[in-house]
Amino acid sequence: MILNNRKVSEKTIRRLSHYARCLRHTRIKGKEIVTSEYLAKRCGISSAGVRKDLAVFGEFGKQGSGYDVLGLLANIEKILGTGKPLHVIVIGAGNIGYALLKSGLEGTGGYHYTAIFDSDPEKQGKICAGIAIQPMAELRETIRELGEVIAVIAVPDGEGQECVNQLVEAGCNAILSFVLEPLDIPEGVKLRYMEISTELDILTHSMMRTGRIGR
Amino acid sequence: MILNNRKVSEKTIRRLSHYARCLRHTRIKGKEIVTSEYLAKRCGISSAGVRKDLAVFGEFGKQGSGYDVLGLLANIEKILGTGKPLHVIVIGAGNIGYALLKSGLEGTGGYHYTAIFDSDPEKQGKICAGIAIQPMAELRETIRELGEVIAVIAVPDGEGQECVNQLVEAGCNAILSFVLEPLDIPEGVKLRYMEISTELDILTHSMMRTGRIGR
DNA sequence: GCGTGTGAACCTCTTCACAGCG
DNA sequence: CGCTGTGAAGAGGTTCACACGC
Repeated sequence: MILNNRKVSEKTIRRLSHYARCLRHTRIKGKEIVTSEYLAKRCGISSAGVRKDLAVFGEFGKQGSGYDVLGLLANIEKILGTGKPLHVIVIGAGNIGYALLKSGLEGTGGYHYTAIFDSDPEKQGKICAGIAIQPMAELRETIRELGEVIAVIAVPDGEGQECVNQLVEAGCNAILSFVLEPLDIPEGVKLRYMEISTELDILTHSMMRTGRIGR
Repeated sequence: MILNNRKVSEKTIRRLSHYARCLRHTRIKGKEIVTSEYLAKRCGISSAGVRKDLAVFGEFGKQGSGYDVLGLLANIEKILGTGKPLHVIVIGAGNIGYALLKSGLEGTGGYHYTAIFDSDPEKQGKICAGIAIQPMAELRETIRELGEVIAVIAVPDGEGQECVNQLVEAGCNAILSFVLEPLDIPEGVKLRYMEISTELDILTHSMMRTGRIGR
């Protein structure tokens, strides 16, 4: 097994995440072996693509039959670094932050919402989905206790950069942002965005091109 | 001006959406001219990339100075089909659906949450962010009234496919899904996913590769 | 001089087709 | 025989470098 540390494209990693989700679902159905064609169909790509993605990291399949569901899932989780518990903290106890915590992260393979923070003293101490809302001042201490965390930020527009600064300062180096402002981060910190409006734009453009709307 | 109907990659469309967001922000600051370098820095790509993206659709810039903020924004919105009002309806008045409606779509360039639906009779009739929760039975009628819509689905796991079926049946052909199940759609219907768990996986992998966590 | 628009080089990713193994 | 793993071909996207126009 290789499980190498080579540079792999984000596209490949994204697809591995999809394979993992698909395999978890397949596992529940009791199926023990899948083919590259099976994963391909369910993830919307070609079977050669699936095999290429997996071949980067090792030879996980059995020729003539396919891939062992449990074994392949374990390997993909090893590649991604998922599968073991990992704490996710939420910054901003507004509508989105609240909804995320209440929705939970069941079936995602190890992630759990562990803490929520808000700069508004009014909200601090209140309970959300069984977790007390903490003041930002406790960020550093909490992250120190939890160890590695991913922070999801869902603060009002305009407060994103300050929030990121505090997170970085507190030792967090992985952030998922629902805030759309372009955020500055130091070297080494990982940042990604959830952009509903961009997805809507892509859908709109697609509708227009196929002539569904006259624009 | 070309504004052609050629096939353009999703990557390009996604970047145009970012340019548009950036330009709206720039407009507020009162800046009237921007260079490709300016947009590039703020969107995290190369200036040549920005120029290539725009050149696909026409010659929007002035050599020696740059791009007119208002003019370029208008052109990009024309390309994307955005800028004019477009109704967004939400299916599922759970945590996420509720939060989306309350958060609104300010500053996104024309989108508005107009209606929300839920199959639970308990929730129907209740008011969320000023909008009454409607039963699924009214889907077709509402879509007929609104004209073109994009539907955002935020229903519980396992109910996604049934929800999509009803939407398609009711005449909706653009869907943004917070549900992670692989959803079947007929030819011509556009479907995209918001996948928090995939973004977390990408962050986790990235952390692992850079040696931040030992996994 | 400055910044756009663009052909050409470069690089990456995807698809194809098949050898090889169970 | 069926399906994986993979070199080779092809497609697509990005970067480079510079001519051109303001």
